[in-house]
Amino acid sequence: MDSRNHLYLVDGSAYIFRAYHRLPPLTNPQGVPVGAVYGYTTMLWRLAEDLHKADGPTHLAVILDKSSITFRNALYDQYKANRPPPPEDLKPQFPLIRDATRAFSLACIEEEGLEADDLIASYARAATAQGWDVTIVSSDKDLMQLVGQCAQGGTGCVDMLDTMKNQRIGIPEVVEKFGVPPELVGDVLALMGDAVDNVPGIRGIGPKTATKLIVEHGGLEGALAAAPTMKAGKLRDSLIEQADMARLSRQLVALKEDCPLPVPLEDFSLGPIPPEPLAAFLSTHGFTSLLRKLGTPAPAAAAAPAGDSPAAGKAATPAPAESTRQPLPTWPAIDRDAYPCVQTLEALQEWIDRAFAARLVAIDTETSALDSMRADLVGVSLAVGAGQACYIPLGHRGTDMFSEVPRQIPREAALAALKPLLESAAVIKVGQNIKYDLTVLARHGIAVAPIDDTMVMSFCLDAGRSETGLAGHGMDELAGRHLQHTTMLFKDVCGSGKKQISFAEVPLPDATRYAAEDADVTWRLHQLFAPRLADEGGTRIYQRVDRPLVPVVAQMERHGIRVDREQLANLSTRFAAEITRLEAVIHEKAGGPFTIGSPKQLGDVLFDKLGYKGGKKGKSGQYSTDQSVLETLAGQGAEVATLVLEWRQLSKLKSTYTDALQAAINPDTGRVHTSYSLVGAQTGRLSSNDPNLQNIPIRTEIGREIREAFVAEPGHVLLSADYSQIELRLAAHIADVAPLREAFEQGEDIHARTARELFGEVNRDTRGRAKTINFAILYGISRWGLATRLGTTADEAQAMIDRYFERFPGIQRYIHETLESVRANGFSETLFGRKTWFPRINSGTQAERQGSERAAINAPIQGTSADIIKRAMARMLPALAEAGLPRVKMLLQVHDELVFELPEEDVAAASEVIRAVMAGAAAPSVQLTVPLGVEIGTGRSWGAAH
DNA sequence: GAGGTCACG
DNA sequence: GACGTACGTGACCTCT
Repeated sequence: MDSRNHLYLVDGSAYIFRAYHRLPPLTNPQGVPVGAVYGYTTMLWRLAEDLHKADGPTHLAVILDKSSITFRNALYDQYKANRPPPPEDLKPQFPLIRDATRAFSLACIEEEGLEADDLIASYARAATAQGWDVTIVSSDKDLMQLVGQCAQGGTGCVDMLDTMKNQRIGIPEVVEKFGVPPELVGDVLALMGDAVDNVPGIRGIGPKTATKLIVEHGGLEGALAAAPTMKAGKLRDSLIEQADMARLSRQLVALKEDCPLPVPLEDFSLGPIPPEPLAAFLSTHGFTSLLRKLGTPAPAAAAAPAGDSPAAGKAATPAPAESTRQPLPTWPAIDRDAYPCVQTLEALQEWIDRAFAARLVAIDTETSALDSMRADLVGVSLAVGAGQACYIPLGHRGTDMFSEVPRQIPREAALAALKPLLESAAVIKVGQNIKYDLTVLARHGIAVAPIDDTMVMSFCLDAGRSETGLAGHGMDELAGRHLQHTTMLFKDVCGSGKKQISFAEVPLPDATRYAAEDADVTWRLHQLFAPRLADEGGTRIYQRVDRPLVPVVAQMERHGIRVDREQLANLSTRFAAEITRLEAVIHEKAGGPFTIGSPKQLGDVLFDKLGYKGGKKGKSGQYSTDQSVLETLAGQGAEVATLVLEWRQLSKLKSTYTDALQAAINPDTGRVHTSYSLVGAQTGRLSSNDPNLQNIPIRTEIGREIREAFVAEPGHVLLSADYSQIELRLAAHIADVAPLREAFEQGEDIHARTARELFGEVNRDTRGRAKTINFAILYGISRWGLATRLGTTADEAQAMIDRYFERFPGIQRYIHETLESVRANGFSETLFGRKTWFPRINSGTQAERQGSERAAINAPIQGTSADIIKRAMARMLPALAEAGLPRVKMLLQVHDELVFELPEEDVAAASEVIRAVMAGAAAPSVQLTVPLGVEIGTGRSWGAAH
């Protein structure tokens, strides 16, 4: 049995800098960046795996830098003075390195006033003196001085291990790098200096010359002494003039080998690594692959319905969200009356300190209105644990005109105190729809980061799962579903309708109960959702796509877009006159006045009073009068139908656009600020509201004029960049349809290509029909639906579908496999792992079931497209900044289009960046087999940019 | 609040 | 033979 001890000394600080730059910016389920920590953890794992091997470690310690000020600064005040501060998203990872080390039950050594290098040198010397072998896990060139070194009287040997290159560094490798043996490395370093550590060396001498001099003269002192005899020149002069700098440098690079050892060597002895603390750590940070390796039974990837083949006719409802995990943690029940109202700066500071200590705080802002761009801040609530919540009133008025303003911390003072917490990279701020709070606080100069959002987390876990509402991710609903708690409703404190009061008028005790409860609930929901995301495969989409998008979308909303009020007002006037004229004519033709806007009255007039044929009554017993019905009537010569269609178009444009948009202009900014919902569409798309800027007219000439009113600031232009045919491209990729893929690669007209495949010839008619069929495929096809659209019979439509499947066989396979998978698992998935649930996919009601099937076929395609543009949006601002284009503002997203506002002179450069980011947005996560085409246009108005 | 209609991708 | 007439949204209007 080999009894020789082998000590591994891990240079932890140096490692994480390297890991940070080499690994992608991962974040853990709490949103803390952990890319470097992950790299560090896998390295420790690999070292631990060598434990049982003959030449593996018997002892191991991780050595960290503690402070930046060391004895070397006393020698040379410029030492390491040039070093830039670590990146913001690396800072919060430093303390986690200790957590990781402790999780492996390994020793972690750091000492004030010493660099890790000195501790490593001292431990190495002490170990070799006792005959131990030492491996230094690092690739730091300063440490190469120690290689091979045996302490006097000792017999142990030192080598190094570069875990990233998986390379052992012994004496030969050092000689190869420096041209000298390890004991002369210090001399070479002293001559050449080190830009990173700001070791001066001798100006003009680099590694080559330094090595040459040291080899020729046997060492630094030899080289300096020989300088006067060298041939005259710059090198000779430098050596003579800067000899003192070289000697100083020699001292700086020398490693201190006699530091007192804070922990005796024997304490580094390795035993089996206890799995529990390690498992807890891996789970906290979502390192699921390592967790699996640990042998912990991995939780089910997703909650599948019990049994594979549900009884026919009986709805197989996938297990509800709350039953997929362990029972609720043992939290105290929510007690509204226990929350403190914070009214002094001292009390506030205590809460801020607690939040810093907890490193995660739930936050909620209370305001005077729903529009985050107009609302005034009324108060802030915080939660640092279950039941550990408070409310900080900031803008409350008296409850009526006779009462006093309640005691509050002055708003600016409170915000100044909160700002460091809200902006600290080391503390996660959790909110329920935190985009709202981000905007409100940004208007007070606070840039809240990093963040987590329980609403978005819920969406990534349970989109489509709610049987009831469409949204299903509101706080009140989540509290009921996951915490079995009925929250206090807004209308409970503010009332509703005419009697509704502003939150600023709510008495403090009520406001505290309501607001602090929201923060408490948010904190608890976060605790439930974070591990679920890791367990159920939601981490990827949440961390990589949706969470990074939150601040980006918040900023787009804050930018808003300029609209020309006068232009809209002119359109409104024009439309009004035309509507009035049409109204008179329609009433005349109808033989009397009626409300044209009432479908009921219109139906009665058309089909009963005027006696037109073809009226169909729906289940409400009312005639349908929609566009297609009116068009049919118009085709049969009913002039009144044509007039009503015109009237409808103008009414729509006026009320929904030209009137409403004028009212939507924010008086402070003079711009229109939409609000995007991050959980609005089950497929993962954004939706836009108040006002909806995703449905501004474009398809008709008259509607298009409204787009002209969206304009750029003087000296600027609007730039519109849209993905061309992205959903068809994705269908071609996902279903692996070779002819379609090929057509996209060749840049062909895709509908024309489809026409050629289906009909053998391409003309206006066949291309149009092919286009209809292509869309039908994306939407989940039915022969009746297609027949209606094509104006043909169901049989002919079916023949066309058969032909399509025959020419593009991948499509049929995609549909089949998608449906099988959704029936079995309850959800569909995008290429980036976004799930959409279909609780009615196995419904006994045919209409319900077929509806779910069509949606399920469409969801992976529409959803993947949404993922891609979201990734492009998250990358866009950094990419523009890096390209020196900080003035380019991203304003709007319309599903496959992004709208920017930028100075005219930036157009050419910005176009290239925008195109590159959008076209490359799937990579590297997904390698598409079709190119993503991006079309760009610019102009003074949105209309002109198309 | 529901239903009908229509604006967009 | 009935089912119901393509996927995903949000806003406005009328009527109950």
